[in-house]
Amino acid sequence: MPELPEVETVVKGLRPLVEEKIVTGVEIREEKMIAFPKGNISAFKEELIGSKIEAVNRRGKYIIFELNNNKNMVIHLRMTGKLLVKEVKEFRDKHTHVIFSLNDGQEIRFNNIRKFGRVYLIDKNQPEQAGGLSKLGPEPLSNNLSVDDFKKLFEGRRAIIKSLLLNQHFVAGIGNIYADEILFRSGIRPDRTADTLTESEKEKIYHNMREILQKGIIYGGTSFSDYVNAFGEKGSFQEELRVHQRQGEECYSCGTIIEKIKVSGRSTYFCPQCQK
DNA sequence: GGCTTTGTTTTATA
DNA sequence: GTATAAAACAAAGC
Repeated sequence: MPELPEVETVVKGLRPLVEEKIVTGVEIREEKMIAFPKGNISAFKEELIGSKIEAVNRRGKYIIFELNNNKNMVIHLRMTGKLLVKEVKEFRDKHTHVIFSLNDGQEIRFNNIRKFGRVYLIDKNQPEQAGGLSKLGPEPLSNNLSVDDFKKLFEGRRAIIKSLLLNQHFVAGIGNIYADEILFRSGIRPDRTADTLTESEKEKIYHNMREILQKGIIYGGTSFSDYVNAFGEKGSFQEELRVHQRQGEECYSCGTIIEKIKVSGRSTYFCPQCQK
């Protein structure tokens, strides 16, 4: 599932392929995937066609195409979304639901097995038009987020720590896989509440969060089922996972059997020996 | 055909 | 207003 490292990898792959290109056509096969402007497909197409893609960036799990007409096209991949750049003549599979043609004979294909992904075409100065984009917490890898800044985020918080890490208003970009891995490497049970964490434990979360997300990017993301980058290539961070999806197997650190539980309705994997 | 999956949004409650 | 948790929602694959 695309989380921060996967989305970052997609963005890095897209940049050299689409920056400075002009959108020459838009084909929408699933109108429900156009979330803004809602119910106005012709406006969406009109505003997009003819625009130039000046930059591609990431915020949390959102991909932002900066256009030269004072608009941003924002895409969220949700669970199964892929953004692929292909030659027009290449085979299109049946899960390709939105297609953006470019002036160099290539096209950006928004491929989405479960159709959960969303596209927003918004005014540059009105990020609130793109769902939760304007309400995101800080970027976990930002140079501006110091360990003290991170510890301050916990003030007044008493939620279950895994839920907090998944809460995009708390910190942006972490999903189910990396949340489990961050807590394992920090030695913290995922069902602890935030108000029981010591200063040293919060610092561990901060450092492990940055280290693991950074490493996830270096590995090109985690490909469990169907995540691929803009070139259709899989990542390899799944080989580095210590607990996620390892229920019933031995912990690499202590040999205890990894458990699977539900935390806030989400599948959660942890080592009952290493995580306290 | 019910269950599982995850990220986000909505709703209810304190 | 804020924090939280639970529920709802999306749709496909098994």
